[in-house]
Amino acid sequence: MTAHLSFSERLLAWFDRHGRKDLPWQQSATPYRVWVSEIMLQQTQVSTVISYYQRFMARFPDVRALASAELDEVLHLWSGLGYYARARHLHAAAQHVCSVYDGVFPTDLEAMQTLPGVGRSTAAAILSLASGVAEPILDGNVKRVFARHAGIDGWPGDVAVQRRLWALAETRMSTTRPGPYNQALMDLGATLCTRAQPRCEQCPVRGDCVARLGARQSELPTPRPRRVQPLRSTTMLLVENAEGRILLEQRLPVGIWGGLWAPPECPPDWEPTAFCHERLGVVAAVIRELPGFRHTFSHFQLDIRALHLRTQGGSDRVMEGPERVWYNSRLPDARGLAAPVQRLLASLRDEP
DNA sequence: AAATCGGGGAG
DNA sequence: CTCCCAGATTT
Repeated sequence: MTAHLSFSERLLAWFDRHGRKDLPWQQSATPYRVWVSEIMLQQTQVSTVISYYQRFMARFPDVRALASAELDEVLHLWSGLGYYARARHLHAAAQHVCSVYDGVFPTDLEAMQTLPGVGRSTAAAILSLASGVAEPILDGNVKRVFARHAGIDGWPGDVAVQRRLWALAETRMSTTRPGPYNQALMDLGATLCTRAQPRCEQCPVRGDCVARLGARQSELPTPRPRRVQPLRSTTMLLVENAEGRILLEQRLPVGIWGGLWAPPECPPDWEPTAFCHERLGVVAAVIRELPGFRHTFSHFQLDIRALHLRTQGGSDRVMEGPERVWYNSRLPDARGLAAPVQRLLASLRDEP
């Protein structure tokens, strides 16, 4: 009976009944108000954005108010949202609109994208939601909806996949009600076609959704390829003195565990005891090797090998160099220890 | 603990 | 071009 309704017709009918039409930026949806909301929504979900948005609008009611503000104040109102480069772009773009476009937002897609922080999708959202221009959007929610409904395989970040998604976005664009259609797409992705546990029973386009028909909702969109994590390795020297304390040194402020305290690392081409003597000034002998383990960072993995050493002949004066302490792990103080270091210290405590 | 999100900037 | 990043939140 409803088999002949198009994608956009079904979506719009659902939107008219269930879509959100009372969000702050939907009231008197000017390009300025929509733009600010879109930038905030790129990084944060609706429920969090609302209060930030209202404070922001109360202070900067129009683009001229924003353009003439101090960046510091803009950042202050952004505090807690994260992605502070976007607040800087927002401020710069406001000044751009005032100086180049005399305070009036551009009305075509190309010009809109000259604003810092505004790419194709954000430009299209502003034009369609505020001015009813029929330009398709493609944010994360919409990519998920299309990838599932049309059964588009492949990671959406991949150029070829992105091209297919944009093509689909163009062909499905509603020319009769562009604004509500784009809002409906975003609402569908945010409320029903969610990343985990989508509520397909309530979806207006479930009838011809490729993912649902193939029970592939959880596989689409294809997740980002797990990049092969580089594997590094290190040997940590747990040097224990006569009082049962462990030598820790403060790491350089840059790089992993910057500024945190950790046992000295033995370079691969050094004998551990020689390294202790010549680089740390400590005479120590290896007692045993502790069980090694693998620690996963966001961008690499680290195989950690740990040697337990004991100082010889009361040697516990250390050389100049990085900040070093003999640390009593039974009486932990306030210094920062990386998780793997805590784990190593704990294993020494439990099994000395 | 891992994935995420649209655009900018580096390589 | 292609790759990588921000950074708080969600799962």
